[in-house]
Amino acid sequence: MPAPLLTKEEVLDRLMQSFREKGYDGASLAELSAATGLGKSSLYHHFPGGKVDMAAQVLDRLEAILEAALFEPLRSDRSPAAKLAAMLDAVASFYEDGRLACLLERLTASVDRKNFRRPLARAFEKWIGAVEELAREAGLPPALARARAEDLVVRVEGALVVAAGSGDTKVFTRTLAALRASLLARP
Amino acid sequence: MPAPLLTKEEVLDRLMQSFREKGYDGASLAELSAATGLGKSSLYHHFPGGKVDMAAQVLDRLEAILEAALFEPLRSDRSPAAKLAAMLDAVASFYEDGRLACLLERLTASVDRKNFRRPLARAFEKWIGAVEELAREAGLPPALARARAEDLVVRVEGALVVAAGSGDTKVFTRTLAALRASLLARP
DNA sequence: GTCTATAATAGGATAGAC
DNA sequence: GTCTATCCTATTATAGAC
Repeated sequence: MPAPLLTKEEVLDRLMQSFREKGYDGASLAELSAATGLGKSSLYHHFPGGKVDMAAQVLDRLEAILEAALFEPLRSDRSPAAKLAAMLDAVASFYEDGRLACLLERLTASVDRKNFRRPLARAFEKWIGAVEELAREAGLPPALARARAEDLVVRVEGALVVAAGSGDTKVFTRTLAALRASLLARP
Repeated sequence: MPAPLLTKEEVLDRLMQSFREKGYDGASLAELSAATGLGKSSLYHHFPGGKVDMAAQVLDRLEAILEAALFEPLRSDRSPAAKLAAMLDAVASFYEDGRLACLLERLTASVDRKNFRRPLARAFEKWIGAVEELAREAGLPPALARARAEDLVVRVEGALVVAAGSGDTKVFTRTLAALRASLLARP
């Protein structure tokens, strides 16, 4: 096979999908093998550290995706309101309107969580920091910008939990709509 | 051995603690056995359906705890603001100021989640409904009362996720403080 | 790089004595 | 009701051929 069927990034995307659907603890090697089309031994070839290694590399990949889908739009020269709308559209798409769980949450809740501590903390901080920057740009006082940004991430994560637990994804949609209207509002 | 053994409720409380700390998937029978001091066979005597049965009964127990700790204070004759404060104090205590995860979230994310679908949906609805009732009592229009109640639960769940993921429980404390100040505010 | 085969262990669950 | 012992399967991980 001169050309592999899947690129490394495609493999990582499928692993991410599996972790988000089944959870880190719930995604067995058999599941991950089926999801990628790679045998277990092939997985160990790419990820010598096993499941922890897979999740760690998937987490790296997520940072790149966040960078492109969420933060990059924030660096355009459009208005803060337009940038917020673009970011929330990207969020809605990434979480499939509340149907798909958050990888950060899945790894945070896993039995191997200690292995992901620092990258997880960094990912949350990057996300909050990017929104904070946007809120400052919109003219909010620094302390308020930080509080609003933190609140946005809190509400997105919470909406995913409540949507999954209640079986009603509209909670997620309503939460994003509320954030769209309130994040940059003057005090 | 005939020393005072644990009551059924004490057993359920220890199982709940384990599920909240390790997650449903992460809590093995060995772990649950150690946490309760009961051998595996004893656990199966009390919970013939195994782990799913344990979680289901723990969920029933949680409903009773929520009833006593959260909803009962809402039925007193104090002011809405005082009742809100009492409920949020109970929430802070139950989640140990953000250090302990939510059982509902742990079960929602589990591989056996389909077994808990209805009780989970009912628990979320009970919680949201109780807060909604409080908000109505405080004079908020029905639609706003519902939205604020849903938002409270969303933010509590989200704050637990972000606190655990970022390693900073102050996110949880700040979120509760914000809810205390804003839930019943007039539009 | 991928496969088949297999090891080694942990997990959930049960039998039967007391 | 609880224990010891055991069973069966799934799971993680590795060896070695191609």
